[in-house]
Amino acid sequence: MPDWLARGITDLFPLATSDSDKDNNFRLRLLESLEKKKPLRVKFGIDPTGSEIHLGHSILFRKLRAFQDAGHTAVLIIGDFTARIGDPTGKSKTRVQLTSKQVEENSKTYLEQLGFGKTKDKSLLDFETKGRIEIRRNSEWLEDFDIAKTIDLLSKSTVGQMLAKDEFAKRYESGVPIALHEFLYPIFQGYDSFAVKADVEIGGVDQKFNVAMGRDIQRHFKQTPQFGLLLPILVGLDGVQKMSKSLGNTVSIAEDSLSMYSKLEKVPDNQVKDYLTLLTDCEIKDFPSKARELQKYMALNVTAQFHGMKSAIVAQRDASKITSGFNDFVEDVPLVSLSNINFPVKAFYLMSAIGLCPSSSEARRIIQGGGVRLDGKKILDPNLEFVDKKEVLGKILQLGKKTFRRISL
RNA sequence: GGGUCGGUGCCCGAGUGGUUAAUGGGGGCGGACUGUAAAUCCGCUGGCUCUGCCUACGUUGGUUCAAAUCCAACCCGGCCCA
Repeated sequence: MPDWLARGITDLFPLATSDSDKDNNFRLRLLESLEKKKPLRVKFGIDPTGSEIHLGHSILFRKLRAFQDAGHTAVLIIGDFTARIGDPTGKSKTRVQLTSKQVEENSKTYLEQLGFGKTKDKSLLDFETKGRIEIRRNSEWLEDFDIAKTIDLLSKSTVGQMLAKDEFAKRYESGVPIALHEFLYPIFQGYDSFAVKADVEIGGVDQKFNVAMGRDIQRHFKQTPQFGLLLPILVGLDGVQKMSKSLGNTVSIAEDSLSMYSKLEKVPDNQVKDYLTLLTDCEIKDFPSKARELQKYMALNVTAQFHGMKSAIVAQRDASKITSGFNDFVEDVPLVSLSNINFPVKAFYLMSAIGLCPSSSEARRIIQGGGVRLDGKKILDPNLEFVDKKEVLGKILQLGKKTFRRISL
């Protein structure tokens, strides 16, 4: 199996060993596709429920991109219809159903972050090369699904199968409600595979059930079942739980280089190698051996994936200045505008008005706790008043250890 | 549909008429320490341009000087029965 494919995968199924079993042997399927010059259709579904793509998602997109670069077709499915059901995977409670308007907006921001409209060297997916991408919405085929058809599909799965799925089992045992519509999600996701004639489906390991469901449904409709390629779930910045926005342990791919670097360089030691394997193409033999060096190397290379090596290096230098206390030399600090603020202004209000603190009450507390500095000097009185813009213009406002804003007009 | 138990702040979970923005834990944030971390210790953890004001214990009404706590109706959920 080629390196680009094998790197960082958790599971590939089915995994036939014999050369005669072509339908179940992925190596042979790849070879055949090359020989016949018939690209594989690699399905990946996104659930437009959130608006930010983080590093955890990017693993999947990177693999999808690898397929594109190898000449195959990425079939990106926007689950605009299924998002309205809400994927129960990994959820301990019923997911909120989204309105079609929210879904539409989320899809748009998603595609932008993936680099839609940009050249392929500047984007996560290749939207540029002809035939390498196909963007589909599953409302295309699910919107008008009639009841008879739905019942036919539903009759192919059993309650037992559904309850075998870990999340459902846990919820059922612990008495957390499972709404019936949640059972439809895996089934419709499976139907998507049939609808787009997928040869491969990429997903996180937690998607095994849903991907397998796709195979069942394709087989039911006499289509050659897809292969399932499962990738690990990235552990978040806390080093314990999966990276997820609701857990607040994410790094968004849209973040500026400095905050991306600063967050990454303190990823717990036990996760650093995984980050390198899953988020970069760096060779394992080049990994530094010292823990701290490895962290920095990882942070640098991952940041470079999204911002280019040049700004990653600047970010690394700035970050090291910050940690050694020379804050005033920091470059590349995000600017923050004073345009909506009327002077005189009190310190706590300033903090919340420019968005550094979520509320003015919180701003007060943090200031009192010694967490705010202006040009390196602690501000301890929340009511400290700035009479004129000149007092703060051009200065660096710091929240905690790692959040900086340079005050501008 | 019947019976029964329950719905408290980001989460879990105390509180069952009166210093109550509501014990405790988790998580989060800030401080000290350190490898920027982890562990540990300390502080904070509803909102408001805040010496004060406002909103909060499923919803809506009611009793009371006073309710998360009592009453009524309703909504939602678990379990058992049908």
